[in-house]
Amino acid sequence: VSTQVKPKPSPAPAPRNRLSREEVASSALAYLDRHGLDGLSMRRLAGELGVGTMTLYGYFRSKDELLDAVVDAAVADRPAAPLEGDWPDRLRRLMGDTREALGRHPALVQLRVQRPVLRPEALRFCELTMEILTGAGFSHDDAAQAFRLFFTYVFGYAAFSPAGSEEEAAQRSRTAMRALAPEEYPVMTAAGDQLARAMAGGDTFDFGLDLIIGGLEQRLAAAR
Amino acid sequence: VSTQVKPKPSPAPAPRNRLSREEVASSALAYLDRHGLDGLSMRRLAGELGVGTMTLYGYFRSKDELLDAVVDAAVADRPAAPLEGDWPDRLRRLMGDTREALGRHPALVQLRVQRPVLRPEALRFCELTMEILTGAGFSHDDAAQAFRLFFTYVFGYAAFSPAGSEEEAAQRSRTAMRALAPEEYPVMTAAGDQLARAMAGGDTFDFGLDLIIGGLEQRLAAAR
DNA sequence: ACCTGAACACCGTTCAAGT
DNA sequence: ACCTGAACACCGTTCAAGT
Repeated sequence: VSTQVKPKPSPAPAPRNRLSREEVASSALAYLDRHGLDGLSMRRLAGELGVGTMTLYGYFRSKDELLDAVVDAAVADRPAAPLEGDWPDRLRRLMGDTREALGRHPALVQLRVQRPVLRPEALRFCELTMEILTGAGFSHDDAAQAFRLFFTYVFGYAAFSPAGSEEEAAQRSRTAMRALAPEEYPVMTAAGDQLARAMAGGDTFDFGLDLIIGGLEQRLAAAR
Repeated sequence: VSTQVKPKPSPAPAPRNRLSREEVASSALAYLDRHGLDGLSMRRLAGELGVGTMTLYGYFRSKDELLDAVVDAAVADRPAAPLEGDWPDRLRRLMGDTREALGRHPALVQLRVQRPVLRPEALRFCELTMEILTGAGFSHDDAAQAFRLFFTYVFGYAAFSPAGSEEEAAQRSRTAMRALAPEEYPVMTAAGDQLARAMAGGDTFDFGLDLIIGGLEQRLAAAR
């Protein structure tokens, strides 16, 4: 061992092709979860992977292409639950699971606001929803409109859920509302606590979901 | 006139305090509408205003503070419509107007996803909705939950509406769906046209809005 | 007082060079 | 073939200097 004089700065000769597209994408996802969309840069990701910045461009032509792959990786990550029960139950389960998955990767939701992702993996949610709806008896047209409603609600809920813990978010809301003039904002002043809880909490999701599914049940019954 | 020799590079001596916070904010809004959130930089906005970059920091401590002021300016810009009719009609009108206003400034929606705006102007929408709901007879708790549903739906719809013309968006959807394997995506393949129309079009907004309001009507009737 | 250029610490990406 | 430093054209913002 002591015969090695003047070792080279890099101890291992760094075998070629250490990385793959999948490894880079999943590292990027982990980085996004920890530091947010604004925190991710090609330079920092490369640094984390112990590799020169430009090495990443051997796997992805651009940052945009990398981010698309990250969305795909996150969707593929999710195990397809079997979905049992009648159609309202199956919808409730699918939407709940999807919302939960989105909640685990807030940066990805932000990403999808900026540019709609139309890659196959991301469209699984659409196919599953449409299968349940047409199976329940909705026409293609009604099912498509109902899908957009679910998509908007589930993704909107994730996108506009406040960051941080529920406690902190509720506290921030309450502080902002207490600063309002009661004569100009009478109802918000009176219902401040309920509003803060509804805006910050996660359990309000089911209120809207049940209302939407109930409306669809009624519509289906009326059509018969 | 010809007596002027060697005119200074800036023809007018540039009177001090030419700008105001309001002028900078409304210029920024116009710039956002034209070039999107990513297109706006302090340097470019200053250039457009014919002023040094650092001059802007005399009006706003940071880009964040400027962007908050832009959201406020856009909300204040909207005239408060009188809102007549029964409570479902008033809600329909308020949500429709809000959605239209958001559609005029897509960059602002993107901005509000990234950081919730809790300034008084932005909370007018909350107060108005809560006034209608409590006036209709909903408890503070139910009204708060219903507000979150409306907020999620209206802002989610704006956030996840595809950019560009409806034609282009529908065409992009159709292209993506035609690339799917029919055996893996049977329903999307069969209902591709309806889906493309529902995802790209703006008239699907009323489908969800009516369904939500109908559900609330039923809930109110059931409670009596 | 009001305005601003230079400078600093960052970006994504091109290009030419390393092994 | 695979990797990468230097360089380019950008950022937001600090700081010290202009008028």
